[in-house]
Amino acid sequence: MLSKKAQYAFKALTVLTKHDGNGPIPISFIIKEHPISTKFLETILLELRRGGVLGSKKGKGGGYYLLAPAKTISFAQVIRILDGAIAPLKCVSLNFYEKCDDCDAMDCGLNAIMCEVRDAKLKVLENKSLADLIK
Amino acid sequence: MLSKKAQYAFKALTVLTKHDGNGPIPISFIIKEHPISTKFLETILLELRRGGVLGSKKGKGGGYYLLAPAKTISFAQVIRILDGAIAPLKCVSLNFYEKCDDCDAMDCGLNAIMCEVRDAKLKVLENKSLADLIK
DNA sequence: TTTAATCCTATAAGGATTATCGGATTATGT
DNA sequence: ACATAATCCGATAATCCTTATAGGATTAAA
Repeated sequence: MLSKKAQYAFKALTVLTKHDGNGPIPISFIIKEHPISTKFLETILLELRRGGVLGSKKGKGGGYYLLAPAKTISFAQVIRILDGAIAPLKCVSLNFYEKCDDCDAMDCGLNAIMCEVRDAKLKVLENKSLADLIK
Repeated sequence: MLSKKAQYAFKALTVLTKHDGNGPIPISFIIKEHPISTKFLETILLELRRGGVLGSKKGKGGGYYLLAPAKTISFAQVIRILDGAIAPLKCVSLNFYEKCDDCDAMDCGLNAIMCEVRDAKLKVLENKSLADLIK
């Protein structure tokens, strides 16, 4: 399940995508369209900035904007920033790999199947972009 | 991500599948192969029984056993019992549907894409069974 | 009657998620 | 210079979920 953070992120990104090219958009504007806690959204947008998806401009007239064309920002990228691994197990994660305690102790039948799940998810999430949000 | 409960469940189910047909298998036997907290595994197996996947026999010589052929018990079924929805959002869940606060307020671009993710996951999870665990 | 097992409910413990707070910093316009 | 409007940042509270444990009650076989 997507976390609230990821869900709010997609709402905010929908707004930013809609107004892409119109310069920085402040949080106050996003909140008008989607009534979310301002402070919470602030931390989310900060994560997206640190994750390389958003740029920001401080001070009066400032706000957030997409750092790249909407078409090139995938759902996978956004979800990884806010929720971490897309794979259903750390031991089959491409970006957040961690060995599990007993993966080598037994040859784990789960592993192979969860790889398939991971790939099925990625096939969708890597090929959908923010541009698909406003169709 | 699969919960620990689901992961433990699959380990236990691997054992039960391996010994399918040999009568009830007690928790103590499963623990020998996978060192998990006995009491925790107990609650997990109980959920699987209530979920219709396992049968049980009480008393001495008792234990748990698959209620149906391993081939017919899907991963999707097991995951739903222990972790709930497979869909990434409640509003696109087939078995755990819940309307989200603003789904109708705005026409949510997320919805359609998450349906695709759901279907991609289900295509794998509905078609893999416990029998695939011991290959 | 002993023993070995499941069954059941409650609840503790821990961790993650969600949300808030109070400022610090930066830039704009007057 | 100053007021204003915005992001930036770290800490922490509040809430909820997951994980795990406890203590018995029940059942059945030997």
